[in-house]
Amino acid sequence: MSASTRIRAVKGMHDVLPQAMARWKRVEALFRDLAERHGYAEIRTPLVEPTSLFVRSIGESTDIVGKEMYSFVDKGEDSLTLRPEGTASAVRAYIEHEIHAQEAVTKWYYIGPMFRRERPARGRYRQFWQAGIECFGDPGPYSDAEAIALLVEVLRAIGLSELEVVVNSIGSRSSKERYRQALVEFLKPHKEALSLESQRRLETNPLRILDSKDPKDQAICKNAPAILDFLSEQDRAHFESLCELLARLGIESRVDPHLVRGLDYYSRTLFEVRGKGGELGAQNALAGGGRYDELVEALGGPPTPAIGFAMGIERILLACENTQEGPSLDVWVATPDPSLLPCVLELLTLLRRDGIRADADLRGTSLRSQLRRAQKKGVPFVLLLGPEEEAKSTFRLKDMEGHSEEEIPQSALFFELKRRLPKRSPSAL
RNA sequence: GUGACCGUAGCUCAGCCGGUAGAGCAUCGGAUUGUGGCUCCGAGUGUCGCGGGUUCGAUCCCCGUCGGUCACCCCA
Repeated sequence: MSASTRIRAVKGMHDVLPQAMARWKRVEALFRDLAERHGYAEIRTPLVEPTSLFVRSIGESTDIVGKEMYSFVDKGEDSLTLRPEGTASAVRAYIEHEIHAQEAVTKWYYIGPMFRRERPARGRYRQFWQAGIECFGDPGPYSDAEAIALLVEVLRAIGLSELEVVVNSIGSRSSKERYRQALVEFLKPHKEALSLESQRRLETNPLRILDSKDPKDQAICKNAPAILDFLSEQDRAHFESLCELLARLGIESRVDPHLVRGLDYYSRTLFEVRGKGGELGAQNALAGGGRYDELVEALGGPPTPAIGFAMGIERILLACENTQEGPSLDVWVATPDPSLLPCVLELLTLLRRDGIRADADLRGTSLRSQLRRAQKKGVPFVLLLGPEEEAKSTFRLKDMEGHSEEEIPQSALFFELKRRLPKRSPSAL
């Protein structure tokens, strides 16, 4: 088939091939394990939600809602959208199932794909995976610190070193509103000097001007009023104790008053983790999150404080050095005589039934080729079954690393194998 | 979405001033009729991303398009 007619993956979407899955599973398993150790339980929500859910939560004026959503009309009825992030769905589920009536504090985690129609680049895909947590019902600041601590624990366990943890507070709604007005007042006289994009944002989303990368904008913003000066007494106390808690937990962090995240629902605590290592390009935000104390109520639930974060799995994999993977098989079975393939297949079945990861080349190829395959797959042991062994009811057990082999009676097979194979447990990844 | 660069075998890439393609790695087979890592021998695949234009002739030049990458934007 010619390349032009061949069907390919959609732009910005990619396959994770089996050879990469070991690394993915390791990250997922570490996240799961640590989240559960912190009292979080997994939730799975649909990939498709009513469009209005995202418009009402993420915000009409945000880039995500304004230009990045995969939305479609379902058979002439409702407008549906492929989820661009996880929090909105979790909040919807929290409200829909009246979880607040069942427990005071709810801690959920999720892993799954998200969809945003952006221009693809390294570390930025149109379908990408996020692992995240949401904690409902605890106003903080201890739960803020706990969430950030979990995030840092996960990244550390994955093996990421050079991390930068950035925190900020944008206050609760009234503080945020007072600051927004002050910022607009300050920026208005400079309007002509701002970048075009920021001039537009002055109307739609002035806080976003703060983290503009345009040098002109940055120069102006340097003298802008700081949001931390506009926090209410309670907001400031909340943020200060969060900073103290982080220090106490040994989490190095930097306060960046210009950290403003692109979703409208945030209030008070905001944080982001950036990476430096590996093959990470310009997309160095590995994880981000914050508090969204007003969102549950805004979507029709009872007033419920909440905090959460999400981390991008592809970016984390880019950021960490390639780790060495262990073999994916324990034993390879080989035979010089294709007429013994029925015995080989039977042996495989027994081995597998006993929990041993075993495979063989069942095509009847040369012994040499069978051993080459075993070698290439990094299998530590080969069981050789030929006419001679068959006649004596033995196997040749070949140690591929030690270059040694010995003859063992068939009756001692499992004992000998178990003795040699390293202990494996599902979580020991 | 804007600007720029790139696109040759499964992978990494070479290919001069336009004359329709090569290397290394990988794969498979053999040297060793029942033994893997080294060595040696052999085998194969490309509509040179796709479409159009210029030309006697295009992998090479031009236009478009698709994909990737970088910066902006934004974010995980």
